[in-house]
Amino acid sequence: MQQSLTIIVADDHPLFREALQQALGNLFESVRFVEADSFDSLQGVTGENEDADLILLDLDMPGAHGFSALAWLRTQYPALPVMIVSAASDPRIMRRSVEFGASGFIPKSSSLDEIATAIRSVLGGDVWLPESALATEDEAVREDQELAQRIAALTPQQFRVLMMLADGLLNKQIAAELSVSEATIKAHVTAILRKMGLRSRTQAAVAARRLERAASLEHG
Amino acid sequence: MQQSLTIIVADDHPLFREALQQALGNLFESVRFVEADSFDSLQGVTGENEDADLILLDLDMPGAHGFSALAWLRTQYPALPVMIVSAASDPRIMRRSVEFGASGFIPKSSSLDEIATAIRSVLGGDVWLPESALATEDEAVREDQELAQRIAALTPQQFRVLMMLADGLLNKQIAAELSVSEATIKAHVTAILRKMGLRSRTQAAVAARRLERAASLEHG
DNA sequence: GGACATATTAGCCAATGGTCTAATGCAGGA
DNA sequence: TCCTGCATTAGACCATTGGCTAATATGTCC
Repeated sequence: MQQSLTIIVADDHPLFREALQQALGNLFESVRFVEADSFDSLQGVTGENEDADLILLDLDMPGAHGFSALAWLRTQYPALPVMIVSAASDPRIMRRSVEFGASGFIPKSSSLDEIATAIRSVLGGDVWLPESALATEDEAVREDQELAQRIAALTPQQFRVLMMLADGLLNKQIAAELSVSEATIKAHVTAILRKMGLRSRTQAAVAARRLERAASLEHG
Repeated sequence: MQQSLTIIVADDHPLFREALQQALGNLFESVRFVEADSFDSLQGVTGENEDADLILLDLDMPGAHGFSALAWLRTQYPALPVMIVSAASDPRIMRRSVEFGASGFIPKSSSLDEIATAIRSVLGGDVWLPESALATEDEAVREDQELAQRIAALTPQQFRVLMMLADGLLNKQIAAELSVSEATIKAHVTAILRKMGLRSRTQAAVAARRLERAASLEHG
């Protein structure tokens, strides 16, 4: 059915790595497994196996809390599909994994059938998320819409400041651009943060950028 | 050929609005034009014409320098196609327009034929950019790759800090998360900015987010 | 061992960022 | 008209950030 597969299993739990390989060995004809039990070893094995077909990556490995290992893989080896395997059950984490560039998410509570379906789907180039993530996927859309409404509530001047802020400009630069004092820009930034329910300009910049992306996706 | 079109012309130059309408009136059978000569009036007419087929938007209108009007439209009326019409000839501005959600870019120096082609293309749902913009499009890709290389040059810990920074966390919060002192995080941030060639954490956050998007586009 | 990179922390300083208070101007409603 | 609310502007004040030097510890490579 398929030629030999190379799958990298990155998980700090030896028992789980073993179980996963046993299961997958029965599901696919010819699979070569490469193991990594930490972020450091993951860096090593990916460098030696850039042509791997898939990485099964555990969140919360030693040396890489959260999405840092995923993000590192996405920037270093963007062509290498990454499937997150985690004990987390929070739908937001599942969706976040895909937003961070993962090809899918497998809860550790999944059955073998589900795991096989997910991996086949990802090897075929698709993105796979469990039902529980899809059930609340529109929650993210709703959050974006709420954010869009908050941004729409900004005054024109505040909006201009937000756009420049999201370009990484300093208050001083924005002030020069708009020909007002830096104190004025500071006041605008304070108002923007208050209206958007945020606490730092960096958060505002990230939020503005996320909306731009959402808008262009919706449009394109 | 087509039913009645509604096109909003937002430009502060009355002569140009007139010329554009004359030209388009000859090219399409039945067009209704709505005019706006400032950002304020644009806000009014879009509210009254949410079902318009297209907005022809000039950059540098009174009340909205640069992309602010475009960004406002994209958040307020994401379904409404916006074509930028500008005297600018910088390819970066043209590509940037599309990145900000515009459906196309028409230089004011374009011939009537080119304008007609561009508008027909956008009305058909496509994105239209002049040749001069496409010629240097890979420049943006190269910039992203350079940035990716710089991020790849970060040490693992620096990378983690960058990811949290891009989530809007304060140095203090990152320090608590990683169980180190705030001074350590500050040292990391300084090193990150130096390696990335940036000058503020907000720029670093925006850059990191842009790369995530680039990676996910490449992947999906 | 010695050179080198990484990680950690501290202290100091200048620049930047964010909150608070307050003044001005302007549009709409009683 | 007066009043209210809102946007815009700005100064004072404190918090955060970023650059600098310097010191310690750890592990790697030659």
